[in-house]
Amino acid sequence: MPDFNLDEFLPYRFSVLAGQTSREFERRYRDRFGLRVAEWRIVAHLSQTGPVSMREIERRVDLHKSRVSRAATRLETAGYISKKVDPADRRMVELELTAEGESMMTELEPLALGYQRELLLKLDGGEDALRRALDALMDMPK
Amino acid sequence: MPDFNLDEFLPYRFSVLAGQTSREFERRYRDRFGLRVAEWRIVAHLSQTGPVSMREIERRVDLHKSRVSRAATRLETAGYISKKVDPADRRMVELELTAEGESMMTELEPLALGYQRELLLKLDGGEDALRRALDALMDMPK
DNA sequence: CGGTTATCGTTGCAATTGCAACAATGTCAA
DNA sequence: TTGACATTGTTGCAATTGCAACGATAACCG
Repeated sequence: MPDFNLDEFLPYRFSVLAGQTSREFERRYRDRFGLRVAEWRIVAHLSQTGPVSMREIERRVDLHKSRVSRAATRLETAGYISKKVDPADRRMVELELTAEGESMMTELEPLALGYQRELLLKLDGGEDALRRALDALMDMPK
Repeated sequence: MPDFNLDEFLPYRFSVLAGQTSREFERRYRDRFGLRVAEWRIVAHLSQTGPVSMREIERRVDLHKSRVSRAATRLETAGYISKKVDPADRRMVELELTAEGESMMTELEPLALGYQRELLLKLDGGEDALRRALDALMDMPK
């Protein structure tokens, strides 16, 4: 039987790496914009897709709906997004970046790109292989 | 400027993947053994290294020390590990698997290996490339 | 239609978490 | 040695979290 080795166990490695990179990146925007991970994911997602329901975000971004709901409320209070009931299906709430939210994202993007660049540097060419591996493993919703 | 794309942003991808895989694996041992992620990591680590201080675990396993402390207390209560003060440095507490803990690990290992095998199957050959990428990115303590 | 069932987002609640303060112990330089 | 400083693990506390229940709405189906 192939022996078990924690240091090679993928769920463990992913957790450690996710913790390390998320904390490090969060450190770079948290104080400046008062965001935490959930909020960051929501605005980042919104800046890509445009207006979208909370349900859609929950599915794509791997956050429990209660967490999305509360993060969205905070973002609305802070003025970065607006919430409005979808007239076509009044159970749904559409989130949309405000102008202020857009402008924050233009400040946030270079931070993200910069950190991504640092990581790719460490990867030193293994980027495509990593992307393929992540694509293969990740349950892509939709 | 290369545009930002959330779906390619590594901290985000790692978080999603870590969440998915950790939850899925946790689902397989949680009910059976009453463990959660922190406890799993501790016993898995102990089964590899033998007796080791909480501090050492905290470093290697990416858990805050308060979380390690409480998880260790639960594991001790459940009878899976023992805690004893290191005589050489009485600030430190050495954790060690009990016989019961060892025997749980022999049940846990096949679960872990099985899940790992499922993941490698999805990877379909990209295993070594992924390992290299993870090695390059991960801050390996010591 | 009418009634049952499903979905979306919110919220109360209990459990979990991280932070910071702490006690106990160890280290080191003067 | 002593006194200042560092390290380890625990714990109180406030904040965050996920769960489950809920109200509102929509979809389905006889």
